[in-house]
Amino acid sequence: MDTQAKHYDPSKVEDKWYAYWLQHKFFHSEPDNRPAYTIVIPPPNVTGILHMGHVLNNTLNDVLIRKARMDGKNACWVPGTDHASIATESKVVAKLKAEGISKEDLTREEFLKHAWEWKEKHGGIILSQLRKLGASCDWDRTKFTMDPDLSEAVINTFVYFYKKGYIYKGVRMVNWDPEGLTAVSDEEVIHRDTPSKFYHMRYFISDGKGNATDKYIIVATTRPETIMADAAVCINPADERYHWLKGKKVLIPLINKEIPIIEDSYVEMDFGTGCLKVTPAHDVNDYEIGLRHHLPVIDIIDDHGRLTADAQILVGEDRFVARKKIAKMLEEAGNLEKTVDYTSPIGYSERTNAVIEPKLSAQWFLKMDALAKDALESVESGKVKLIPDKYRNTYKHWMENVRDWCISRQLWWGQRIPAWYLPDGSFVVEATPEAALKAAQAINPALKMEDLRQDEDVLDTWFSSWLWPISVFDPEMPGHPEHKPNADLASYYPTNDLVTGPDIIFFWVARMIMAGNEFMKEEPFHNVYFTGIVRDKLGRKMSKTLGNSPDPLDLIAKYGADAVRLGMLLCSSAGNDILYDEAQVEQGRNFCGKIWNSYRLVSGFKVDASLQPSEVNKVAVKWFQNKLAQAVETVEDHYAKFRISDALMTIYKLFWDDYCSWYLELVKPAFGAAIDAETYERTLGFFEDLLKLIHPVMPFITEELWHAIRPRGAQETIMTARTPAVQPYDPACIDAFEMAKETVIGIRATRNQKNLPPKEPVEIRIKTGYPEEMAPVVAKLACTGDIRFVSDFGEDNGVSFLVRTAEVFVVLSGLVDVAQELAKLEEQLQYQEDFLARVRAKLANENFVAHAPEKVVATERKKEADSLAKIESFRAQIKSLKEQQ
RNA sequence: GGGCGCAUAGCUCAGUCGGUUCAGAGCAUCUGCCUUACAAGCAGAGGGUCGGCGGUUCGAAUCCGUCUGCGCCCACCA
Repeated sequence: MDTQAKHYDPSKVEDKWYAYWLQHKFFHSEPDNRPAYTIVIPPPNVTGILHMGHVLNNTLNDVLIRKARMDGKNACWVPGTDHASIATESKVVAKLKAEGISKEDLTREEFLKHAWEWKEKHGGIILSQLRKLGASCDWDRTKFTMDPDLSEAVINTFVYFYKKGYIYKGVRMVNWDPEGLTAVSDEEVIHRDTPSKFYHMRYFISDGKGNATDKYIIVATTRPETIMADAAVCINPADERYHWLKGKKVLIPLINKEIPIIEDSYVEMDFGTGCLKVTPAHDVNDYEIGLRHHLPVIDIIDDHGRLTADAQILVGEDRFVARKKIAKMLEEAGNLEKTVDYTSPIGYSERTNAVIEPKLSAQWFLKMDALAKDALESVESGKVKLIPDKYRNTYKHWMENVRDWCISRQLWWGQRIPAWYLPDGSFVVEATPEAALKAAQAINPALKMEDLRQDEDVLDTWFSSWLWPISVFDPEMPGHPEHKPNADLASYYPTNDLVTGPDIIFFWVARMIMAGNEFMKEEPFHNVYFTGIVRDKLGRKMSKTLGNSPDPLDLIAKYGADAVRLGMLLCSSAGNDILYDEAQVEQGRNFCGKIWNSYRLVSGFKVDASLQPSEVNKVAVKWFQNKLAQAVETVEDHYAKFRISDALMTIYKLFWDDYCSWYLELVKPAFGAAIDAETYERTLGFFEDLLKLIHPVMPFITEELWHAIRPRGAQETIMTARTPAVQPYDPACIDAFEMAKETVIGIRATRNQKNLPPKEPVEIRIKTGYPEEMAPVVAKLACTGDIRFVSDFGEDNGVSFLVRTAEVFVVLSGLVDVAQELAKLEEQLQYQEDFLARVRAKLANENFVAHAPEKVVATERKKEADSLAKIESFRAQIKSLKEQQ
């Protein structure tokens, strides 16, 4: 863009450089002899669109991958999308419904055709959005969890675990989603405290012939619509209140069905009425009790959550409608004692938000014990580091209490379970129909293909995602009998870092570790960096209904991707929620403006090759070189500890404060004057180093200016320029400059207080203990006249201040308000005397001197000495001022 | 119900081994400046009983206990 423009315009820069990077395949990686640095993207839903959470996650990923690339690593960031079975399928169902097509009217093949069309149309939008953000993914490696080869990996994995004896089919209580019409795993159920009612119902005692006596017991439930499925009423055998009930039978209200009284210690005597209605078909615990007492299972709720004919009454009604109606019926029948408001935890489907119905059904499960044990060890041993490590506890707890994974889903969008049923009801598990037929014929040679019926269910999406760090490199998967070595896998596995949200620590992170251990005998990554949830500035979750979630693409259009990236990172520390505020993106934009303008200044310098560097330039260059080295060291340390926002802030301040406010102001030639060639060259070099430090965070503006500041070849990019190396530096030099800064600030503050124009030269006298080589710095930046190092300030009017222990005196031609100066000095003296008293008290404490490390004691003695010097200085000043009065 | 974590300036957060003049940063605020890179800027300034209480220690923002207020995860008391 036009280098004279006062304001940086990202829209003229960002697309241009992204196209350049793509054109030259700078993001592409092939195995070579450099050490690899690998990240696999947490695959977003294929039909998803970019939200602020993606922006945070992918910015962090991109910072890490760009940093690694500039560190000389063979950086490979594999992008891709997830088929998200239930979410995508429900979107497709909704879309078809809007077109008047019902899923039930379609065959599996017809439905999948619609689904794939939808995927082709909407899939991958999010990946193109990531390009706008600057994500340096290796797009040539883009994968989709339902790509044919990745699906094959999933099927092979199923067969592998089945043959290993880890996968079994069983009838179990599962979490049924009546809207998604599928079972979901325990992890996909969200429990929320939900207000409901506790219905206290009268169950009359039967006379033994199915007639009600006038005696009754009270049973409390939150689900009166399930009473028709009751198989018993249960009491605690130790509950003396109900001993008279033993051996009796009661009648279910409304339908007058006789059910037995049973005893089980599961029942809590002090909860509810102490009488529990046992409904084996519709409650997990009741099912267990039913098993123990051989109770019949009466299923009265269908897949859609409606009452079935077995309910006898309210047939076809939705469970919640039925609940209201039955309450009324109970009341009218005289069976309702009372209703009490009650809040209880209710399970909801993560995807559809439907209330989960515990339902007995045949599902496929993966045994987790052995896998979880190894995966726990991976984290406990530190082979996988969780950042922040507070998640270790959460992880451990889950791994130690894990239950078998329900991996079947009653959906069509996904990998179909490779189990084939024989006419006799038995089944074989094989990767292909051909293999299945062969296996079936081994049982019964007469069988033909058309005799086999494949299982209707598909696999849980996470059953494909957990292979992601392996399958993106080698879909054939180690563990497969004919597996051949694969160069990509050998080179890129294990990946290095994983950046993801803590909400999928069990869904995804833990299971990837399991798959890695199982198939690779090695964990899939070394570090897992957990981001927080992006919230609005009021701390609310971002949601469509609240309308508090900005569209990242709008933000990028308004402020530029660099600004958005910096804005996100500014407020992100690992594991903490992000309170997003557009002001942070503005700060990012402002930083772009600062960088841009500093470039305009530097590029506009007139250079005179005949000039020798001035003293001030020499000091400035020497100082900034040290300062830069120190900052590089700090930044590297922050990155190594995944303190990304700290690294960023270090760089931000290095550029804005140290380079712009101090360094450039020092070497900036006077109006119309030129800069010497040597200093100019160093200034450009520093600028380049700074651009390189900033690049991982703000890739676009840094590429633009890196090209602008020096001539570059047609193939060159800052992307592969080397990060400034860690160099030794001289802390004494930095410290001396700090004193100069304090002096300059002191003089400027004095001007402010005394209403002196900023550029009117003032004379400065400084007493001993000062780095005299800094005089030119002070002179230039504080616009002083003569600076003299003296032992006595003499008789001039003026005011003084302390820099450490060195007294700096500003000569003022006008009148000084002696009383005001005295008051100021008295106050400082008082503070210093108090301070000294505290230090001395400490030093007088024998315990302190005896116990504290020598270094700490020495520091206290230094404090004492410094304080004494200051006190002496204040006293002398006060004395001198009093003499003037 | 069980477990984990958090509480520091108006806001968002650092504070690494208990010890450096340690009480910090960024943003916001206030004051003065349209100074020839940048007003999306420059220069300067103010602002905190480190949630409360108790303990350990020569020494506590930091360790322990407890209380209060938040947050997260797990969970089958109907």
